[in-house]
Amino acid sequence: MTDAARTSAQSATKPPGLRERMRATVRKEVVEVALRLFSEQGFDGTTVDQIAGEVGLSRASLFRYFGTKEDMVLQGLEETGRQIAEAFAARPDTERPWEALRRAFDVLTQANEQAPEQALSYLRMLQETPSLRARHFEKQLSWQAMLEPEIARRLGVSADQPEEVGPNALSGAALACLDAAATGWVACGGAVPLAVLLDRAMGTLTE
Amino acid sequence: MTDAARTSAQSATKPPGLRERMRATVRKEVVEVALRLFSEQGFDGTTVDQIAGEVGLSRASLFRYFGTKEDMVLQGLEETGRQIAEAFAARPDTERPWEALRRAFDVLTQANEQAPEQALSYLRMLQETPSLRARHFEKQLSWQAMLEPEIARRLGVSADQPEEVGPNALSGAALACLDAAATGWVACGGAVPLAVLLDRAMGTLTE
DNA sequence: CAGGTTTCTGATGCTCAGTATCAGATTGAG
DNA sequence: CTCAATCTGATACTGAGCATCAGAAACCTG
Repeated sequence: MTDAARTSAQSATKPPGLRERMRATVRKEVVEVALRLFSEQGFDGTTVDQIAGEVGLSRASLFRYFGTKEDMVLQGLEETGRQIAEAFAARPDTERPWEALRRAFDVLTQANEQAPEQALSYLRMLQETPSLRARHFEKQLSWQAMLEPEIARRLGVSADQPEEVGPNALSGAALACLDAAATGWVACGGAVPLAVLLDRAMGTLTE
Repeated sequence: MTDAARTSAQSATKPPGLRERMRATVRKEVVEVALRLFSEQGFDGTTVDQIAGEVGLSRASLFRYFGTKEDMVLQGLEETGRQIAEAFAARPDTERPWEALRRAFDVLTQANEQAPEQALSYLRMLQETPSLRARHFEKQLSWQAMLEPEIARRLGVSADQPEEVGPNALSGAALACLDAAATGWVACGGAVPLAVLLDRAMGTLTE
């Protein structure tokens, strides 16, 4: 089993950084296996040993790829956060911050509407598993940190000044709206498009 | 040690519901001990056994009072949430929801400005300890649940309808502002009053 | 391509949070 | 006083996460 996984991973690599390539491949496979097992048995009903065994890795090694069990599912959000921050910074300066944030979130709405079933079950798991929900909020904090510099710039205030709470408040509020939209989207089984719910959520704050 | 704690707790009770009175007393003492130990050694640096030993309880019994280690510090927030929801519902209907929420939060600002040092160190611990921060967000979710019915009423929409994201968005955004204010308050060491920071934070959203 | 260095791996053992079980003690009600 | 319900400590278990170690693989360099 270990050998099988090893060989299949090796066969897929050839030219540039070898070590790094392996790592990326293994990471991806771990995420796949983890997502499958979690959807089959639930997050808490799946042990790290199970994932490690199925991937063909030892438990200890697995923890060298992902610091926590939750990270196996949530680490992708780090990249998503970067994409949102990038899209946000790319919006024209003529837009008000709130509007620009709304548009930046289309990175998410478009991705989710592209594979709704998958996105729905993923979000459902995120909302129904306490430990995942908790870590998810942590990730959102890192999203805030990524958004705040640009918000501060648009607001004309200096970032990293304690009493300037504007950027923090704005990013937090926007993400709260995003969460509200996502929650509603899951609750209605995707019947109403996520983008519409997000419009309503963020619209409520500026009505 | 066990006897000492037991007797001191018993001596303070006499007439009505005895069993329940004991329970409340023990709970309070656990919170006191936990807060002290956490501030001395940090949250992660303190084991549940330590707390149990100091209070004069077995580990198993301690977990019958508090389901998790975090709850020993955070369960008080449940009561705080109720007070905020109550204050919110008591605001006149003439106020816009956002304004009423701001006023309801004065329950917190006043309590915190009354014992700033204590509040500061408590918030600091909450923000610096990952596991506590995570659970803290969970508590905020329960705050949202407490606020949403009244928000829905003021907004004239029916609660518990999936596609009505307004109340969820509004409560989440308000709490995000509260968090932003609290973060800023801690960051500047309480130099700027919490109420002022909260005004700025929530004002940014309606400017 | 042969050397040494760095990095990764599996194995092992540990800490600690949280759960389950059980027998004995305490409380409260009839 | 007695019986039922509750609370307790003791014990043992699961599972996540950390630390350590020796061996193997991949990288650099001459």
